[in-house]
Amino acid sequence: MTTTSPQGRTELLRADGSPVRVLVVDDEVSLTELLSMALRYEGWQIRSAGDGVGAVRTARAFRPDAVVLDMMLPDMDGLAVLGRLRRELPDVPVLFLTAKDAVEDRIAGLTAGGDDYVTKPFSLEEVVARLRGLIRRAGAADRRSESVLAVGDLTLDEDSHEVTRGGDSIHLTATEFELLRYLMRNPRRVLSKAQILDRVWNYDFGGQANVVELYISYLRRKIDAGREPMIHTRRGAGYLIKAAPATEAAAAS
Amino acid sequence: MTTTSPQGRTELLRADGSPVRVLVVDDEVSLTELLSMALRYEGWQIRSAGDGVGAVRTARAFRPDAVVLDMMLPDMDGLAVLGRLRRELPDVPVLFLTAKDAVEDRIAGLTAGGDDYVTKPFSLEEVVARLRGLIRRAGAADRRSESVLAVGDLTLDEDSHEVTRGGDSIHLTATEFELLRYLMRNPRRVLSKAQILDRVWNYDFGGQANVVELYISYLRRKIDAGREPMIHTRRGAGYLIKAAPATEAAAAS
DNA sequence: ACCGTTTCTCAGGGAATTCACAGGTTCCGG
DNA sequence: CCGGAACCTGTGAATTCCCTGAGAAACGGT
Repeated sequence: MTTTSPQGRTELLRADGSPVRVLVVDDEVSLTELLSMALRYEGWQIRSAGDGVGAVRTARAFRPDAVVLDMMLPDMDGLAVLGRLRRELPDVPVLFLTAKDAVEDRIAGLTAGGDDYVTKPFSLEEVVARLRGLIRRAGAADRRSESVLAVGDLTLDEDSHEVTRGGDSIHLTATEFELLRYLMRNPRRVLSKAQILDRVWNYDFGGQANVVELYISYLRRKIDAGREPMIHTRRGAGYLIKAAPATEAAAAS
Repeated sequence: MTTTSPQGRTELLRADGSPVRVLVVDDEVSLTELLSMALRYEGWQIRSAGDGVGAVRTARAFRPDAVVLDMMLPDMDGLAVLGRLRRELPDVPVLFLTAKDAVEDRIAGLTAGGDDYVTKPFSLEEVVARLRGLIRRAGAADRRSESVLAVGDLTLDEDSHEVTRGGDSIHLTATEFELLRYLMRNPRRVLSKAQILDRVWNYDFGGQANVVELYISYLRRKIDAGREPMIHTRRGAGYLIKAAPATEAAAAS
């Protein structure tokens, strides 16, 4: 089930209308903090654990709808934790966090069961999107919840990563896609460059804030090219996306 | 939840109708004084602390709905304070104060959790607006509280930064926007130039007091242009905004 | 290892914004 | 009716903010 908040944000809820529950398992406190804050902001209920034993204990009591699990824990191997979690919660989807260079094939086998994974360092947009997908597919949330975002004649499919404007398909790179998704999940709201950077770029990105300007520029070229612009600059405040006003011909209203 | 006071000011309240509670943490006494006064004027309950230890102690007892936290504290790093605060108050939104040139410095990830920050030197209008936004979105206040201010046929959307009069969209610069917001949050009330300067301009602004006159002039050009004026001068006292009276045709009353 | 794609830095240019200054206008008391 | 105080606003310059081209570096697939 999804509802739309007064601010226009779309929220994911459980079938009974209560908030989604997510368990975060990672030994780096700053990371669990970062994740907890971001996921809480999605309107979800979060609990966290720093090791495998704690994870299993918390899972038993908390009964989460999804688990974020770092594969590198101090006390036991990620696979062992996974096994015990599965005994507690057979059907819960798990989002694995792995180091970039970790053996991909091992993970690949694990994700066959409807689980998913992201590599560190990740962007919050990516984690949230993957988690939303997992929860949606696991059926904890209402089945009707859609994976397509739409603003005006612009659509973005979170599953297929397809983007269209006025019916025309548009090819975006990974970063462009995440930026657009973030904008489209917050239509008609000004998002500052700092917010965008925090959300769309990896948490360890230490570069110049003007990459945001650059990628906005890229997006405009692909999305607004020769059309009524949808991406707007609020000088000194940030950027926002909104449906283009009807063009003058139809603007009789 | 929002209610409208007898003076016409719109106040933010907690779900149970009690005043919002805010904790201010900064080591510069003059700044905590300034902030406390301004925030109290919003009708909020304020408590302040001058260092990290005090902040955590006060937070435990006071249970604020939001925290204003200087990143530069004498006894510990801002992030360390944040961590301990989070342990006490997992869901409380935090507004960080940071130096202008230290922006790049570890702000990463902070705005993504629904927190926010402003750079020193700030304007009180900015701090109050951000704080209102945080509290609104954190759900301490009723979710239905709106982000749109309206006076007569003039509207100002704090999320999209959109301003309209009689349906026509009006473009304002950042300073014009903040000035208008301040006026509109205090309709039918005379605001002195000193008040406006203190509120809308950064606290270290050292310029001529007649910038206020200048910006009022700008606003009039954009908002009152060719229409029934809404911005009025009270000579020797200040300025005020109010709904335009019905135009002569309908002015039988 | 090679080549196309993607990400990002850097820097120049351009435009919007802020602000000081100063001359003009309005208001008011005497 | 005069003079001063308060206010209004045109002009222009400095600054800040944003956009975007060019190219280096990193990445990914074959």
